[in-house]
Amino acid sequence: MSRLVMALQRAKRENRTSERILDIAERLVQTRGFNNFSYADIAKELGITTASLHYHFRGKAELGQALITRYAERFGDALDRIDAEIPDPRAKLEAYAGLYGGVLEGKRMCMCGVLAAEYQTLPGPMRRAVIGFFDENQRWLAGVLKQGRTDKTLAYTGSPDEVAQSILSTLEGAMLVARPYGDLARFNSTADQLLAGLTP
Amino acid sequence: MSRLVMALQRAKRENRTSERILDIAERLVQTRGFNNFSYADIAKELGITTASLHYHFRGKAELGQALITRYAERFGDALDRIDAEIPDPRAKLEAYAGLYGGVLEGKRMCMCGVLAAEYQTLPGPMRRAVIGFFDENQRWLAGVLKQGRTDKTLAYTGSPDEVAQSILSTLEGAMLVARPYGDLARFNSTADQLLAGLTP
DNA sequence: GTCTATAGGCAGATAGAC
DNA sequence: GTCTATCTGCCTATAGAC
Repeated sequence: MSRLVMALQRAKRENRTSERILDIAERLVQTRGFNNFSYADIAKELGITTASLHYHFRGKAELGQALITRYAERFGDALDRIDAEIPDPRAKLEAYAGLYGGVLEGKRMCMCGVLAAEYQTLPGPMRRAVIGFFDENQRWLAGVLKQGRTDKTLAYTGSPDEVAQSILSTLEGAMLVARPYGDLARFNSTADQLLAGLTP
Repeated sequence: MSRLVMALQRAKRENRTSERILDIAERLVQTRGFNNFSYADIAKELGITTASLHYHFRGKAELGQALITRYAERFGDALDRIDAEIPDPRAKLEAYAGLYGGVLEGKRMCMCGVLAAEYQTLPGPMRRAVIGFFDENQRWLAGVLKQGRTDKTLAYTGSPDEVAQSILSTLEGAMLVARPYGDLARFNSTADQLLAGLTP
């Protein structure tokens, strides 16, 4: 076996472990918050030691950054798929709300929503990544809203940016409040009312 | 000085310290989250030791309960004042949103909104208190919405309870998202749109 | 990549003196 | 009511062997 193949396999193996770490940490952040889980929690679930975790991520701050980066990438991919598959602006917004509803199952909520609640305790790079996630969401929503106003499939007063901020805030809040009740219907009700308010 | 007077003074002095502890802890919860501050933080700011804090509150869980109880009482008092001073349903909702906006200054957000984000890490009594706060808010909002529908000053589709849930969720989310941006205008914009959607 | 061993710090909490 | 002293446990992180 060539040196190259072995190097690739090693990279793949390492990558798989890194991804598993991120998977576990992601769930822990979304259910408990960034400051309310430890390397020990991840290590135990993964069956390795905390020392090994430091090989993959120098420290918890770096892990946190990687978490948001991957989360934002995946979310961006999901938005790209919506753009590719759904032409109608209203249906796009329904699909967008559906993304959030899906997260709420498993007692999770939006990772960046959780991080926003403990924003003041986060290291600088994580703060900027959270803001970046919100900005990207609002940019996408504003685009959909502009399209809807142009083709008259959506109606709203005020600027697309303001309404985009409002949609994001409402869905984040709906997740935040619905989760303690363990009630997905509560989230869906608020999402439905939000979309109904955009009917021409 | 009589024994009774001395006892009252002692109670008052203790009460004052307890209240100061609650004041500091309240600010810390609202800015950092319940799990992201310590007895040492409070003790340092108050100029006493952590051991003394345990005299006033047996443990952090009891402190947390007391925090929510006092917060909910004060919020209930504010709602009573709105009821007493403002007859118009729409103006009541504006005042209600104003309560939230006021909290956002000082980089705080609604205490129970923060606690909802770390809900799964809270002891049982605190969880129930958070739910109780939300329920009380929704009950009050539903009452205002019913009144508004009756006297035709507010218009909405769906049940008052559903719309009440939606209003609460939207305002909580607006605080959550606006705070990282340090932008009160962002909150006000969403609140304004929310109320505009209830115009007959 | 993963381990053992360990450092150094901070957490919540308690006993007992004053 | 507040203190000193102390405990136990958990946390992040590192050094160095395999």
